[in-house]
Amino acid sequence: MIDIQLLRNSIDTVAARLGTRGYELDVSGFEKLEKHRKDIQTTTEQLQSQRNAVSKQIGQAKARKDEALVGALMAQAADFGDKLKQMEVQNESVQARLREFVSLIPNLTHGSVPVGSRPEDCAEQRRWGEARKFDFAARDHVDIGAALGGLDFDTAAKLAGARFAVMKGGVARLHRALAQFMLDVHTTEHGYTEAYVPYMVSGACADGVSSLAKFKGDLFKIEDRDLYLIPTAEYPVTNFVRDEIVPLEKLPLKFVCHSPCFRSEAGAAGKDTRGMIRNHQFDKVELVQIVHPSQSYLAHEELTGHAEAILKKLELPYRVVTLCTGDTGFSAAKTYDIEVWLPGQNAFREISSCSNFEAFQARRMQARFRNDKGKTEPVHTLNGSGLAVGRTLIAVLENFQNADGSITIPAALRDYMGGAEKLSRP
RNA sequence: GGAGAGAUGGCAGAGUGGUCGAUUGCGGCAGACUCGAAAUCUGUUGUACCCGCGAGGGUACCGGGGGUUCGAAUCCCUCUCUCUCCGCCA
Repeated sequence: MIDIQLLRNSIDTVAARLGTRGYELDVSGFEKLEKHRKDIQTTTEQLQSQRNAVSKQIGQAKARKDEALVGALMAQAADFGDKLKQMEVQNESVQARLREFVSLIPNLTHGSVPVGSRPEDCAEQRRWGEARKFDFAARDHVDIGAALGGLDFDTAAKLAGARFAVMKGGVARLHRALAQFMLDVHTTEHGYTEAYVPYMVSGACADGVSSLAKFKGDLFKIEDRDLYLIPTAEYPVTNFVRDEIVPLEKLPLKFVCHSPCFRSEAGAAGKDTRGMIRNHQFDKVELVQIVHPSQSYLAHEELTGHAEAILKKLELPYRVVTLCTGDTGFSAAKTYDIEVWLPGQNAFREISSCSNFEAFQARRMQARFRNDKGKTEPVHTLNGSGLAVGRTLIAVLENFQNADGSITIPAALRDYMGGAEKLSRP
């Protein structure tokens, strides 16, 4: 949620900044709603105040056994009961409308975010590694996986339909090895605390990190329950601090969490249908940081570096891109996408997305800390994939493929693969 | 799945219709005493929102939601969660 005070005090600036990400703020709509709210809220609270005063007097009169006064006061009180009820209902309704209005507004992007909405408006920050030159025709992960007998989309389709994968044998183990490896690096080298979490969260939690109203179509919902399958561990982990006042000395909080992620991929029909680039279910190792506002942009660079460290250790070429204003997600103030080189697609593909949400999620979640003046203030939240396990598996298969159909196991993973240097068809 | 008990401020724990945002203790903060500290004493100490340039004023919140009432932490309905016992079970 953006700061409603900002909306009240400098709505034109806010509207202009939102405009850069392609969101048209209904300025006059807000101003009308806000005026309405102000009128109704103040009169409602005045009435409540009067009601409370009279009730108090009745109590006092009763204590003195002054029945005549009690009677007179009761008559007086009965008078505005209906009116008050009516005002309270109106107040509730206008407050709800205002809340909804504000909760549908995306975050303001940071000043360093390039303005634009086309892919070429995004700013490449850096590249690492050299795309390998193949002396044979590089295959994509679907063909490699099939040749290894370890990736089976037909069986997955039989079980659950399109956009699922079944992994077997060495490929399944490699997938597990990747997740273990990532967790170990982040906990032992980057200072994250490992977390295990529910794979379903309440609607309130979902709305704490994003807008449930806007994005519920992207989620799988449990029938007849206020529960959603998590599309990323960000949902449960960031909500660790919902409704909390975190002591200053506990900041920053750094969690790493390996979880499956479930996405309906509504609106992605026909996109990335081959293989496991875009599935309904995939594993991800997620990094989450809860930090002091003054530290969040430092933390953003750091966290992105933590995700990059995994790619470096795996010797996978990648580039880092700052998303432009139009591509930055609803809740984010700034996002770096890390794109890994996929020889099978001859392209860079997103393998991690690292965002600073500033206080946007914290306001929605009521996650605060106490500042040095003793006042509560929203924390800043960040997260990033470190990394998407399924896509990392794809990257390893494609970048480390050999002419004979086998895979060379990256040195960093060999301990997790029983010391094996190669993966070949059994 | 069956039976029962409970949910109050950072924590413990009172309060069962009226001056209760809430007794008290612990903890926290400030001060006194002290060379300093401990002990002791005094004061203070919830969150969110609104109005106001400010001083200040107001509203809501006792697990969530609804109801009764002039007035609800207290009564009624409902949901959720926690605990205990029995059964079953990865």
